[in-house]
Amino acid sequence: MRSSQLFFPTLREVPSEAEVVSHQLLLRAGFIRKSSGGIYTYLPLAMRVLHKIQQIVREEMDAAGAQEILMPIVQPKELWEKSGRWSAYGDEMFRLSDRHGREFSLGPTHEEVVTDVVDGDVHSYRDLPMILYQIQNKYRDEIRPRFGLMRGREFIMKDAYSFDTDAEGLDQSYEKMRQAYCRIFDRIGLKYRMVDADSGAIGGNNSNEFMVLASSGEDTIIYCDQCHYGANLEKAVCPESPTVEGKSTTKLLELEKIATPGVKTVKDLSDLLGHPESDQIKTLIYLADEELICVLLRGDHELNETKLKNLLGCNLLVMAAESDVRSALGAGFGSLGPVNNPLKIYADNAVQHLVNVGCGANEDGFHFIHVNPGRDFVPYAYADLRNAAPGDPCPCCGRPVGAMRGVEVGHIFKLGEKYSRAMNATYLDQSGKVQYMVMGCYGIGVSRTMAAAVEQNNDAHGMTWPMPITPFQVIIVPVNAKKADQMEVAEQLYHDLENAGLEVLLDDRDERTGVKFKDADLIGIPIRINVGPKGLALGQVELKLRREEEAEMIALPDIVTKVKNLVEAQLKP
RNA sequence: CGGGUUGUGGCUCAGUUUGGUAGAGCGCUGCGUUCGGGACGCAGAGGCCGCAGGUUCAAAUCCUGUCAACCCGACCA
Repeated sequence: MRSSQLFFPTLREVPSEAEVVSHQLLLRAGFIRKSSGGIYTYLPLAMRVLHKIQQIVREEMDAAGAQEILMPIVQPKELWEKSGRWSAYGDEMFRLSDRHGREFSLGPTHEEVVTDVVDGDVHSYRDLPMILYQIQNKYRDEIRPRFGLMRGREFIMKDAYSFDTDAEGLDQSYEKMRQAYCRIFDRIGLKYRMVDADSGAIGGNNSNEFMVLASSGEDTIIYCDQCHYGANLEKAVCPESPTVEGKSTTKLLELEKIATPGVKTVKDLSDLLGHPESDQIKTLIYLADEELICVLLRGDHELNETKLKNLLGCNLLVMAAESDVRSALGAGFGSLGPVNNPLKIYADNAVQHLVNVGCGANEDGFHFIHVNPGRDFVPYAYADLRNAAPGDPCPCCGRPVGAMRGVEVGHIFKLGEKYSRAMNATYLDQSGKVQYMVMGCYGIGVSRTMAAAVEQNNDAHGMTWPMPITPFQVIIVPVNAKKADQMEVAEQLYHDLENAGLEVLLDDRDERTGVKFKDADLIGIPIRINVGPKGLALGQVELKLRREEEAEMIALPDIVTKVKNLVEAQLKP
């Protein structure tokens, strides 16, 4: 490809709408342009990257025995009513109706369609297991699209669905997909972690996420370097805290109510009493569906709403309004506590071990001190309700865990019979008995993966693509396009490298050298060959690697072999 | 949806406080000079200042409404 023929409108300045580095660079380097919020056009350079990611995905899916199909984006309401998700999916689903008033969704995911297809034509255990996948645009009217391709309302996803006869079969399909996912992200050249995850709205009971490590990631990962435990923060297990050292033998003191004017937060109370925040009980009131409930945490801990929601099994979970809290407990935020509290109390495990601690008295401006769980109040239930934090013991091996940010690029679920029951997807087993299919589903955010790759591979000058997904492997820059000798060598090199099977961009534009170098750096081509007067006088060209500072002079007859070897070496995972 | 910020040529922004009829840099077009890290000169093109009302002799500027974008929170690939 010649730069003069390539549509890659680069920008000198950072567009003001972009905050994170992948968004900035994708815009600046001429990979994408925004159409409307969270909806983008992919320009030629982006397409080359996306095709490469998709190619790797296809190869690994096919190798794992999955078969590619393409399902409709426009999906009829009836299908979604069967699964119960027409209403459950809520405002996140784009909806439209045709000229007859018949309603449709723009597919946010394809469990309904794929289950319907399989139900229609698969009737025997002999046809199972089966894994189907597609690569296609997905539509989700996100509450807040952001970070460019990181969270779009229209995005490219690879989604796969497995159908098995039983749970053991599902385990095998899931494992196949898990391994395929690892190979895919290994091959793409990303630094990632596979972690335990909550299965959320998709349903099912077992789930892993593939997280690309990047500071701009929207998720927090809790991980252990010793035993390779890893989990999304919302899922990370907090092992039951052991009794704090010395506390078990501490004498219980008399409950005492003290005046605490102006104290509104755990920190206020802790400053007033001179105790650490861990010597207090944090009291939160939530509205779970219709019921007010009380949640207790150690003062220095944070509530994990996902864990609470899973424990309660409720649909809607929001912090209660202060007016509701006041009428139920007689006090406002900042003075709440579990003593003499009529609400159902759910306490984090860590609360159980607290001794002689402080908490609100359900009376504005007053707190209790020397509060002891079990003596002064008895929770309805103890459970793991808090966010894990760096330094907590690893649930596997007990060593301290760490925390880092990650971008979710893949997520795999065991769905079980959730959809096959709802959609009545059945088969006949060997004894002729009707059975529900057992399903799994497996997603990769393809466009997000591209953004995550930029997030992880960039420097002050621009992108630094990993070889397996770079839009071009080599760029040739004749220093001066008007010099016939330079262009001649550059053209020859261009043909030779292409004939060697490489993906080459020839910057044949009549631009200043600086402009061409800046653009080459910005779009992140891993290998650059400069053809200039100094080198040519000696029969040499300059080889400059994007990720290295220094260039190297190479004799013309050696350059093709040298570059080919470099590319091949970097294509290996 | 709540909280915050911003809408002025393709991009980045000034001008808004104190109303007087639109500017700069980059980019774009032409000519010339230049040519190994985003050149220089000259000459141009391009904006009813997000949109709709209102106040006023007069509105980018003041008022009301509305739309959009971005950031923080709840959702997810």
